[in-house]
Amino acid sequence: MVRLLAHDPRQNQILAALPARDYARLVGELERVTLVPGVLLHAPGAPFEFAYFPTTAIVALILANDSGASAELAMTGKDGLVGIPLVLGGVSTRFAMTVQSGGEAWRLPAEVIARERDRGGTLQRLSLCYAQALMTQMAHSIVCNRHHLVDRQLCRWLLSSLDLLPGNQLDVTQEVIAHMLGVRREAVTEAAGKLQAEGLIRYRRGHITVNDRAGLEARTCECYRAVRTECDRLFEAQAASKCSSINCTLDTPRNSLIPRR
Amino acid sequence: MVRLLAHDPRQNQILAALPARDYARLVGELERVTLVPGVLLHAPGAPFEFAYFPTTAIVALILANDSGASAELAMTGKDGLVGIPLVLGGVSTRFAMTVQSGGEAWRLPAEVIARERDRGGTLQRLSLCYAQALMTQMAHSIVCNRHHLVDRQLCRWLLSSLDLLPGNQLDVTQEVIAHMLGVRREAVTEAAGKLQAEGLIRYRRGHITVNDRAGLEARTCECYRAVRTECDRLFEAQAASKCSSINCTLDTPRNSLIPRR
DNA sequence: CGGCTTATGTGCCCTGACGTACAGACCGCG
DNA sequence: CGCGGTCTGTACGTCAGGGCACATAAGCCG
Repeated sequence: MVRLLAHDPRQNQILAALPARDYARLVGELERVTLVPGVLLHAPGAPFEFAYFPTTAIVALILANDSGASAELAMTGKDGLVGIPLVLGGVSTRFAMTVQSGGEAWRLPAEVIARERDRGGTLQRLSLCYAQALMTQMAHSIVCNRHHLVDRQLCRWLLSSLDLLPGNQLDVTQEVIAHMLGVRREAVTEAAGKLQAEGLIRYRRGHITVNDRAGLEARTCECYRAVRTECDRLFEAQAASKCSSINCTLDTPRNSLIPRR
Repeated sequence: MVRLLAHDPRQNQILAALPARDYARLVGELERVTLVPGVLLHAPGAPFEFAYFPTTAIVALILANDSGASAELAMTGKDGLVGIPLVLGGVSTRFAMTVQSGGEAWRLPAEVIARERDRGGTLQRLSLCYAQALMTQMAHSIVCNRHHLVDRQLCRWLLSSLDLLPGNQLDVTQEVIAHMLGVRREAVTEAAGKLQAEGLIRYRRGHITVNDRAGLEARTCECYRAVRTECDRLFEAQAASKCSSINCTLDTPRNSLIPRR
């Protein structure tokens, strides 16, 4: 019973939100994997063989174009799943998925995702909802990239990461952060230096401790809060309408009206 | 059969790709609307009452945050539909939708979209595919915003718009373009000035004529081509697998292993 | 401890874009 | 045909961030 807690698929929000019935059908097919930091989980253009449901790991979605320019699009942790193209039916994307923060995840074979999609069950519904959450993240990144200063963006990145991790620490070099934000490493050094001088964080060779989360939240650009609020809304709206909307199965009531806000 | 050409819903790619059977079911519920340039088609946060399928109009998806910073996320024309949250089940978004280029569109009530979604038919499948196309557009906007010069981005914007329009003209002021790109109006003036000096376009008070499309394509950043290619791939993959679920094609390009940093 | 690798800190110049201010040009309308 | 609002062009100074070069420091390992 102790070990159940240790590595429970239901530490992932989506798996946790599944009705017992659906979960029971899937649990036997879930496979646990350990994600090592820095590893390329999925190469751009390759078809997905698995969808990953992180519990303690964080996976970064990155787009790099032909001339080497790149940026992080979004990050997925215990709040979602990696492999949205499977859910949307596009099979693959040009996005790369790399492990930003090492940890555990559970995965399902592509065929299972396809099966559940055709079945139109709760997993599909929740996954589509997360697809919209991803779009929200990406949308704010566009605005943020365009208008906000690097140190603000760094705050946002730190907070977003922290939300997906247990403690108040993250293990990541400035080099990596720079790569994610799409800026020079020196720019991160400078920004992190300011935050450190203000006593918000402490930086030690690939190891960040957040001392003052509230302070960070005060210093971040509004994008952080905006994304957070909207994603919470999306997820709660879904959780609320548990047994309506999509159902091709026989066993659920059919009175689906669209919930107005 | 003559009138089909004048205002045919099937000028929209998604409606056109529907099997006769599905289309027949929907055609009676399609309502034609004229979209006036500059109009706010959908306010941020409001629930969608309709999904729009443009034929000659272009709709811009825009995100504006609380402090007024904003940027265009993507544009939708005859290639897609406006109202993806209906398809994903999120009901609403914080994105604003404004008419970037006036023209015609057909719309379906939200209830119909919900019905088709629950039915899990072709409309839903194509719409999800377009959702992924949108994500692709947005992803490239992130990288593009971060790394590319304004005049390149302008080329991309012009080309993308042109792809959704019949001729080689667009009616839009520099002010509007600036708003879309999230830059100063003067920056657009400068960039457009360069393009005009190079003989690629001609600008006349809210009227742009593209004289040398190939020249523009040579001058744009790679994002244009990348988005185009990927979206074509997505749509064709869908059209190909008309009546099956996912089929992971084996001929996916495998040539690129690990992206260089 | 000493030497090596990797991570972080600093400085300098350069450029693209911003903020602001204003001048000119175009077009519709009375 | 001239007026007035709108759209476009130009010209400053300012500054965040890029490119580059290199100095320091922290951990690793023998």
